[in-house]
Amino acid sequence: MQKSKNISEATIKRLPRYYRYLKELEQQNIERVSSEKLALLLSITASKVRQDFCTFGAFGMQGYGYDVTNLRKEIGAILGLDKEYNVIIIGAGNIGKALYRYSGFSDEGFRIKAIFDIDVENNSFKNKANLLHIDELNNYLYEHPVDIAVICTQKEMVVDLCNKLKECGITSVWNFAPIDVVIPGMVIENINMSESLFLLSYRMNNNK
Amino acid sequence: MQKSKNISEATIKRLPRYYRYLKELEQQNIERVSSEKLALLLSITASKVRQDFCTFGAFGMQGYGYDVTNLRKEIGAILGLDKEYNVIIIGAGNIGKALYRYSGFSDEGFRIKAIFDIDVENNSFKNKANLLHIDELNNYLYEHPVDIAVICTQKEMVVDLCNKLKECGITSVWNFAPIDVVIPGMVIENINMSESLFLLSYRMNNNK
DNA sequence: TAGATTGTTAATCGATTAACAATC
DNA sequence: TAGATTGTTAATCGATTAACAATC
Repeated sequence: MQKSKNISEATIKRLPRYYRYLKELEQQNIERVSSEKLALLLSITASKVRQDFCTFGAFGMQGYGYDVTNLRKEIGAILGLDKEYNVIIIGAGNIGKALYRYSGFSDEGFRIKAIFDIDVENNSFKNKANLLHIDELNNYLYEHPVDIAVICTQKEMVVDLCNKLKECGITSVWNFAPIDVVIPGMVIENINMSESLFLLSYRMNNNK
Repeated sequence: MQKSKNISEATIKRLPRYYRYLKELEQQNIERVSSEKLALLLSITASKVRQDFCTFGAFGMQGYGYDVTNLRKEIGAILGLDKEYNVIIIGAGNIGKALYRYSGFSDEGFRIKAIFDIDVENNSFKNKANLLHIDELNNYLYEHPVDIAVICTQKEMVVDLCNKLKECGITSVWNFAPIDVVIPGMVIENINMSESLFLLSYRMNNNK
């Protein structure tokens, strides 16, 4: 149903939040929602909500609002959440292991298949079958389809790692190391925890 | 040195990145930097860099550029990174423990003092002295100064927890649970990993 | 039908970019 | 001095808000 007006960057960044709230409404068995109610939930304006949905085609009905399930599915499809993805984690340190153990992502189709590290023997990780040495990465990728690599290593090795991944045909990276990497043809999304903490620091010192 | 033209939201969000890059330049013993070089590093325009710095007072010199250390300190001060903060973590699950063990934050003055959970006995956490039962939170806060609480619990308990924290005088929260909480008088900064992953999904499906 | 609420246009606001005089 | 680069204004661009006709 997706029309191809080009969606603005600001709208795109709001899509995951819409998706999350719609999912919650769905779980509460709420069948329809107006732009006004949705806006209230997200602390934005109803006008923005309608404007956003309007850019990728109209899903609502005048006088009624939006069908929650339908809208959630449409937005999910735009985000690519109607598919499954094979995921590997590189770096079996604290964060890598935490992500591996966290089950929330597989609910949305992100299947974590293996976790790699430079040191396998001294790692406390339990599921030894899925903890592989980084030297096995090439072979692994040759034999298994992988869509996304999650990087949880030291920042020093991220650039080389990304280049290597690209050679192996993996172009999507979720990066937890505090470094911005730009490589043509790759899509790299960063989680920078320090920057978020610094923003908290700013806001607590500047009174909201 | 901070002038009080009010800093735009867009500028504020860039400050942590400036800070990070300036720190890196400092570590490489680079003493000065022009708006153009900095812009290149951050993949933004030189005009934006100068405009940003200009809003909180001019730190540069015509014909020379900016003194790296001085600029880093100024931005650090604006972000509140010239102070120290006592931090507690609530929720000793995967993410909570990973954050506790991660040393990177203490470099910037964020001192993690203790970690709380509803179940202390069955937790694999090593440093038993700093792992406390959530029921001890009130007493702990009564006896120890705490500036920031990091929430790593299930989303169901976040609202109550925040209210409780506020009662105890803690108004700054770094929240890792996938829920947006708005409480007047509190500053709550969210890390929403799912939303970042969904954005990656969108971008990989829409070809950058 | 009358009431509710969308889809969409036009007006406003804020952020980015371009340009250049000021000056180190 | 001449060259480099800032600080700042003005122009442009994009995002938000307001308003309302269309319509379920």
